[in-house]
Amino acid sequence: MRAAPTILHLDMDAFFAAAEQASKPSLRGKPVVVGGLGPRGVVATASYEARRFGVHSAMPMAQARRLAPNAAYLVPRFAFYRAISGQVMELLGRLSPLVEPLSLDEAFVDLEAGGVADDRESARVAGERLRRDILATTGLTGSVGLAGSKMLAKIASEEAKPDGLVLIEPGTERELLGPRSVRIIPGVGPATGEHLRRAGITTVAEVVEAGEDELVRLLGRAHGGSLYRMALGHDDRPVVAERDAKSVSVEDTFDVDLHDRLRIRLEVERLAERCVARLRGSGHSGRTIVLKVRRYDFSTLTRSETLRGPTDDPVVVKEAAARLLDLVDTTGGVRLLGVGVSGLADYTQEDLFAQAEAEAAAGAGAAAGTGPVVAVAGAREDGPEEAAPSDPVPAAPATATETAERRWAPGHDVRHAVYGHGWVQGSGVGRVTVRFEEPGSPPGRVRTFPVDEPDLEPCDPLPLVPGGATGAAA
DNA sequence: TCTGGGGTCCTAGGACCC
DNA sequence: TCTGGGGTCCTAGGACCC
Repeated sequence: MRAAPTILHLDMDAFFAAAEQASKPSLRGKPVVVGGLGPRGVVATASYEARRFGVHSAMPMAQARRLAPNAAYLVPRFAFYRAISGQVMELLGRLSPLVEPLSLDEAFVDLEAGGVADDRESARVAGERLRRDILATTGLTGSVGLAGSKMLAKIASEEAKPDGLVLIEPGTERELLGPRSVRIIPGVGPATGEHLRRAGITTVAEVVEAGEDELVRLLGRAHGGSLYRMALGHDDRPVVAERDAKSVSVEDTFDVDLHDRLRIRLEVERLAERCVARLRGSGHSGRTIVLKVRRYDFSTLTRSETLRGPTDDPVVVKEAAARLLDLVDTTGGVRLLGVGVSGLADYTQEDLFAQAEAEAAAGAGAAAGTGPVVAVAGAREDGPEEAAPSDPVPAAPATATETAERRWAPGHDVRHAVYGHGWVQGSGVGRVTVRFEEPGSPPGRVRTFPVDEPDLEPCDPLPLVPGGATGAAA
């Protein structure tokens, strides 16, 4: 807990939804919901207009549609959000070398370490200037919290939402937190909150009254101790710029439960391949393979196996995942499968890639690694990971029309030779509907085309601000 | 038409070792 | 020949966060 409020927490407002509204003039001021559009989708972000209908993050999409039937429903475009996030993080980097991103839309910044603030006034000036710069650069608003610790800065930015700045003066935290619900303390979720409530503790002040021994008794050594310290406003965690990844995983929820054991095995293999592609992409190998299975009744189990040494060989990971699957009873059906790798070691992949290429070219077919233990298995499946479909492919083969329709994902940008830039509002029964507008234009008109319209093609998002560089995508 | 996907951290028991 | 005790690794599960 430092004496000046020089820890900054930035949280972009309704980030995914706001980015879509900035990109699509006709959606501004309207309820927008971004999330999975399949039968089992959930809400990733709801615009503030949609929140007024009661829609919020993690809500099943079906429920959101009942609450806000007239909202615009869009799939997330992560490449687009990543590009905007990069611009924001770049602005944060100008304030300090100590920037700790928590997600695409959130980060801590140590202003003191950056030399841009050492007291209340200079911190406020830096925070307000940051908000202006973010708006000018990205066209989006973010909320800023300033305090003497990470926890309080995060609570402050939450208070500041939307489009605001809140500074918590060091020394005032006890009176500020005391009357509030324990749930405002990061790390206290539904389960802990309920646990504490049953023990008669609902406010932060009551946490303090209960005392450390009682909290440790209720919640365990680590959790109880840290909650007690947080409630007192004690939080000395530093802002840490680079944190090493500890695991890599991929998972898919299927539109309908899987029953066929062969199909389940096939999906596990595909997940293993995708997982390894990501693992290699991040320059890692790993020792522990984890299989995750969510059954028809939502019960979830994991099975893991630790190898003698790290691997990034898709064959090795696939075989381990298959062995783990053999340990799991899947009768009744499976709604989700996942494959992960933990126990990461960073080794440089160039050598391995080069070696694998050479072996493939020579037809040797054995993909031995340079790691401590990498099994020498059968030929590596060739070809890089195909651009992983976001939804599991249905069992039935797609018709030509379905394939054409898949090109036109709702919300994605397109360009028409005659009508210019627009975005897909919907597609089906052989047609695609496009609204022609772009970030700087007034709300645009809608036109409908056959899905095989020759003058229409997918394209990258345009910058949200004139002269901006948001366009990078895919 | 109930409940995504990608992570982190903690706990607890058993194995194993000294 | 009366059950020590601590440390580390592995596995499984759970809470939490965005």
